[in-house]
Amino acid sequence: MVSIEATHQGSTRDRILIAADDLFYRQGFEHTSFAHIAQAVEISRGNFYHHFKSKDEILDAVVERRLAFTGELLKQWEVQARDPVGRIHLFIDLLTRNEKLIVRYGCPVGSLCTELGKLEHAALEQAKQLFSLFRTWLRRQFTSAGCRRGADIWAMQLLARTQGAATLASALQDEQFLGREVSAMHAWVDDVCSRFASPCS
Amino acid sequence: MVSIEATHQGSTRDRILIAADDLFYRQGFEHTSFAHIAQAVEISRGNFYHHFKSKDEILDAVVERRLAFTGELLKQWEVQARDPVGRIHLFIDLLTRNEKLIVRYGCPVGSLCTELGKLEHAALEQAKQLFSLFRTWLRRQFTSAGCRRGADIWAMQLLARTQGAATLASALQDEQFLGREVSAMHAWVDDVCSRFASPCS
DNA sequence: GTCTATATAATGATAGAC
DNA sequence: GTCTATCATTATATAGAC
Repeated sequence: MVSIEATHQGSTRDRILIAADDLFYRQGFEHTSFAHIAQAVEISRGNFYHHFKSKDEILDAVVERRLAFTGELLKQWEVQARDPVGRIHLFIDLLTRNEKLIVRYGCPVGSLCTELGKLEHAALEQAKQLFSLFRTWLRRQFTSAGCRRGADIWAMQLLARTQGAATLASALQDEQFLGREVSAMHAWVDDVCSRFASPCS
Repeated sequence: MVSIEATHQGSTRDRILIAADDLFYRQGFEHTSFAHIAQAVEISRGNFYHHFKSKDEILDAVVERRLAFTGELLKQWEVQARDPVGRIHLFIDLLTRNEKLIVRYGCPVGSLCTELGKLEHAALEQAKQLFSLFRTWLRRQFTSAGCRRGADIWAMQLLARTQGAATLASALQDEQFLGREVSAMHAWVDDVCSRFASPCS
């Protein structure tokens, strides 16, 4: 994975996108103004319009960037774990790795889609695809694990469970609950894959 | 339950609260301006400040109103169903009764808490109590159903599952998924209460 | 490519007539 | 209790110098 994230280098356009992504997540899209992003990137407000025509265009680019990173992440997991069940566990562990952020701000995907839905923002269609990426990938892992029937159901259930855990944990600021849910999800995956895997593969 | 909701009667203050509640839910708190509310209530913008000192004060009153309605709803369910398991099913059915709205705008409680968290709004503390009301009530039902151990765990799991179902269903605009999750939750409750209920009560 | 103005619109909030 | 008129602030967005 290209580590543009951690550095202060990169083109101004990239730095805008990185700052905007972070602020859209922590403050929400609408509540984040150009002034906020400008302060983070340390450029003037007027400079934005050389790189993006409008705030909506920044959002589009942010979502595109997230889609690209998510795709890379999913590829990584396929290398890190050979067996599909192990890969699903890697997905669940994402909640643990980003624990602090999730307890504070919820899931970046879920909260963005919820906000864009209320704003009736056209970018929701693209943001939804973040879910679709995870959904398709998880479905493939469940199928590979031997769950020929209902792989999409299991994928959606797991996805929903992560959303519920993130929403409730962040609303109540309860990281112990998040940890318990993560453990329960790990156990659930093992249970599902052992119970519903076709004996004759 | 007092049916102020359905009527155009009531004091101006109440009509403001009803319209604000609806708009905060559908459009989000920050995205809803006085102009929006004024148009819905059919009063002038300046008239607001006779009833509320600020927008935040309207939010506080809206949350207080929701807390009161939620309390009434929980009381109703205790009358409608004698057995605790039946009461839990009534809670789950709330997702079905509000299906259209939830698929479109998500859960009113979860999405409000998520937004207020990102805005670092003080009213989050009150909004959280909406979850606490459901949590305490569900815990009591699980306990009454015989689940002496882990009643709070079951309550939180169910609460989280409704949040996940609402978030994902609204993000993907998938009401079939919501329906499937509701069915699965009904089955899950019966399973939990039969497996974990103490034999000797 | 970056900056300093500036235009324009919308917002929350106030003052005062009726 | 409701209205109109207005203020101060903030927001997105533009124009043009360097």
